[in-house]
Amino acid sequence: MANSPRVRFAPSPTGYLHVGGARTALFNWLFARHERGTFILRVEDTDVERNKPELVDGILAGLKWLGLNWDEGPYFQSQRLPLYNQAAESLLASGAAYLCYCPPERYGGGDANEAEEIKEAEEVKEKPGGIRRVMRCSCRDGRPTSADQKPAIRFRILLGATTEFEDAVFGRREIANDEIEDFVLLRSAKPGQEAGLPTYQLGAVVDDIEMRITHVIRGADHLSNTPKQVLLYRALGAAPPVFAHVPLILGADRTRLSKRHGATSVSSYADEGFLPEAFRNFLALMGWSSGEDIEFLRTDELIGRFSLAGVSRTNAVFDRAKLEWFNVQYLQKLPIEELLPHVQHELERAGLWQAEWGTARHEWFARTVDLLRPRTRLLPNFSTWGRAFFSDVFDYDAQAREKFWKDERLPELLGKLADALDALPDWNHDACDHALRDLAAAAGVKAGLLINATRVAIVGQAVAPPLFDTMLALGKERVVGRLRRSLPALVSR
RNA sequence: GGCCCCGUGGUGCAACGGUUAGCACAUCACCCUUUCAAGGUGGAAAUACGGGUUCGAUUCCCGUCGGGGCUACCA
Repeated sequence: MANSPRVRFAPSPTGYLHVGGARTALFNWLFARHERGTFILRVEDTDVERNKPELVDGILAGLKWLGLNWDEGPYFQSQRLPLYNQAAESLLASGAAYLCYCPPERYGGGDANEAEEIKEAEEVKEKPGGIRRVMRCSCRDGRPTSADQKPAIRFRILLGATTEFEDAVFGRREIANDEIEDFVLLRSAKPGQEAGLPTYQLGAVVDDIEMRITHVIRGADHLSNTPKQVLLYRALGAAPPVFAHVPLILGADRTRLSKRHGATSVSSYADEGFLPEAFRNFLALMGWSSGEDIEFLRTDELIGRFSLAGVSRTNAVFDRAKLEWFNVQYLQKLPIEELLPHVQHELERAGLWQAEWGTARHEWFARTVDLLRPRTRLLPNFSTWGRAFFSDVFDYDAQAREKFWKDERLPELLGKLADALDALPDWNHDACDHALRDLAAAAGVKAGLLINATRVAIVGQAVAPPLFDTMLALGKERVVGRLRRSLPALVSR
């Protein structure tokens, strides 16, 4: 186990779990499961101002719904502060870092745009033909201007050198140190604070070292940060892990996915009634491919095939239509017993669930779900248009009435059909079939007229499984009763 | 603006110097059919552009264009 890979997913509670984060988590999880390694969850909550602790539960719930179980954690960086302080101290001691007394406002006080303006206004370094940037703190190893001023700790970038690292997806990377700013490690302490809080760079690297992370699999938006972290690893006397940056997921307009693009949170897809495994399958294929033509891959198959070598370098556009296709496939192809718990959950949610369907009438329940599922796209379909299969309380769909209850002979015909069905000695598919067709023939109407009208009468919908299968699922009593009950409504139109 | 990354049909991927450029979603047509799906068959649809290198470029190099990322005491 000494060489067993250790990976982590490190969300920060500044928002909900979105599809991009979920995909990153999935890749880490697939990698860990494939390699029989360890998947660690770490919450990066060092930005007290933007943090929303209540979001943590939502993120964990999203991961659980997706089935991405973690082996260690969740760890919270906010509870590991001494670690980062110690690391900062040791970097200070070794000269790899220095105290910076520049007032934070000088850099814009946390706002990128404002910072940009200040950089343009206040010359610190001018690039050839470029704009002015604050690359180094002008007070390197400076002194406080007043007694109570607290310093930030910055990393000292060695100019003139080149930093390189190997990325499992993007290959060899090299960057001139002159392009890297003296980034902050520890923020300056606020009044009343003993020490400052770590920034992302410090927190991530210290924890990745301490947690013995072997592979850092994360979004490509971190590619540009990686040289800083490589430098940090070395300054802390640790060997950098393998980095694997995965391409980003974009909206249909090819810009970064945001609320503007509609549903982007994992929980919204859970709420809509997607199956977690379908979602996993879909997500796995965004930025990764097994190289084969088949796309319907159950989770154990994904685990068996996953490798970093299959990860793409191109950003991908989120395509909801394809997600739905996967969901339909899973609704259709899953062994029925695997689907049942999801349908049960949906019926419970809709207040339609009856305990006996899990016990004495389990077989009926399984058969009925099996009958309905070819026509479902999302779980709620079972309780919306499939409602009449699970409840005697349902409405006649307006469009269905409009379309199939036009003929004025219908009240009489359906009344007769009810009688004929009621008189049937045996209740089976063919008996119902014959009863209906005989009646149609005797009345001189097409069987389709009765079939369509009856469907509306017994399930309230124009869309339903084949009629005689539906009759069997409902049972004689319900079918005859519903037929007779529909007569007034039929007449009234 | 600077630095970096990416660029195969509308979308997700395959082809990692030699294929009639493959698969899937979406789309169109047809088949199946009592509704609606699912399913089946077939069609339309791509190597961003311009230069090289090579016997031969989707593939390698350069430029242009397009998109993305980073450029915070955010992560």
